[in-house]
Amino acid sequence: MVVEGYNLEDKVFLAVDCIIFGFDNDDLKVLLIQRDFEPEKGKWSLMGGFMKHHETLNDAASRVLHRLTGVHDIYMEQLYTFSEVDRDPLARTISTSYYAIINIEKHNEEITEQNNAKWFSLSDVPDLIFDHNQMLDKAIKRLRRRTSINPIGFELLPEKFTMRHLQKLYEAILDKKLDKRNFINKINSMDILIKLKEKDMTSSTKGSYLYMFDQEKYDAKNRNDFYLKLS
Amino acid sequence: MVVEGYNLEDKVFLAVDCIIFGFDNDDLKVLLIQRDFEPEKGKWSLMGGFMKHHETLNDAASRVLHRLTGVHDIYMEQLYTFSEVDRDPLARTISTSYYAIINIEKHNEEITEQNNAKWFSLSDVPDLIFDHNQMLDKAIKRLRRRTSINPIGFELLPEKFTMRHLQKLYEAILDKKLDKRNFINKINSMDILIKLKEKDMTSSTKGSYLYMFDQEKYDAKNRNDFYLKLS
DNA sequence: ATATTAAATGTTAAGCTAACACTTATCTTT
DNA sequence: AAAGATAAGTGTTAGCTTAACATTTAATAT
Repeated sequence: MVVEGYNLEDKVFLAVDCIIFGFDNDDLKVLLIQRDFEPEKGKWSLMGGFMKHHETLNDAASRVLHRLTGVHDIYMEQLYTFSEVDRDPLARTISTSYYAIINIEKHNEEITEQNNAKWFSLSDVPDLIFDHNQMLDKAIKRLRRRTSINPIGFELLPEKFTMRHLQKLYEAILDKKLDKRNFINKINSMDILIKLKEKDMTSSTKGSYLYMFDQEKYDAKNRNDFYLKLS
Repeated sequence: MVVEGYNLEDKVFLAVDCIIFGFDNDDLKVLLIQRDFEPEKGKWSLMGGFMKHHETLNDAASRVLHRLTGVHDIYMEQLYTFSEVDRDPLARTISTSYYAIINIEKHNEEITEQNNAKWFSLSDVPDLIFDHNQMLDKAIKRLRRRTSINPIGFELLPEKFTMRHLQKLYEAILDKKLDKRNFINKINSMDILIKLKEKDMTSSTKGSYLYMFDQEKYDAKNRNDFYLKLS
């Protein structure tokens, strides 16, 4: 058998594109940039960048995420690699999509403004360049599945949150209403939250208790094939 | 903001590596090749190949699958893209892994022999080159999840099969024993099989009924968020 | 006719899911 | 200070799903 050659003509550019999710206590949002460069200048797109020769794809995605949000150590996950021959009109470019979720309060607004970036509710997302709408669709589906299994949803919330916040978040992710009592029962039965003495007084006169995610308890359970299933 | 350049020094080779699953009525197997070329000559590896400039990754994976098995239209799915900087010692090569499942009876044995290919039970898989063991691990996990949701397992079986075959297959995929009565009840409740008048007489004096997968019924159900859940 | 082998078949307890409504605490208004 | 408004907090139950479990049946071989 003939050895497959490393043919220079088959070399390609490899890029990453990041679907960045945030939550504003009401809606699940995605951070998009308006391009001020060609190709497709003026159109909205995901934030992306080329993988450099000394980087892995994960490195490149982390760099891109940091550049747009100012935040390090963002939760992210590789999604899928898109390779249609004509997806980028300027040069053969293959792109690996990543999705990330961040606490919307933590990102640096100056930086996002400098990048012409804006948060869009999922229902308001415009036509994006290339295959970016497809990437976003895949990301939403993956996020739904992932948050049904792992409590990564907490990454989207501030450190302290109310049950109402948490429920709203899951409703936004799953795009459906949940029953309040069933939701709370389910969450409580998981025993991965710490109930604080403190109350949040902003949403009602009565006030509602604040909770924190208990990483230690979660880790302990997770070791034994624990599943957070919300549906 | 400065336009990101298309820097030639960042171009890379892009490869695909295929995890090919088969089932021999007893064990779940994976098809590996023994390399007769450098690097890592003599070691076992997944079947792979470079993506050519006119191809998509899917095209490349299909081509590689066909070259090794002689079969067209194999069920396959993209898994993950591996990009460690030193994963290939000869040149910077990024590899996207695909897993495929085929009916083991259909593959062309001459072709696999010419390629020094051999079926390995999952428990006997040797050390593979590069990050191929990692790829295989991911593939097994994905296969388990996928077959719990979709009936792709049927791709691994001949057209006509017995309940026993089907159960053995799922036991091999999930790597655990299932209760016969519960399994049959579950499968029957899905109502996606056609029970034939014919019997398979090879495994017992009594003979056991043969079944076929009913694609139409499955498609009809699948439109309404139908899930095949075997656990 | 007896033994052997694998196929075929149903029931039940326990756990989980999903549907459902009233009371409580506090502030605001009259 | 009484009444109203607003969101928080709280349990029960019927229906469904899961998982555990053993005997009978059909055909051939001895």
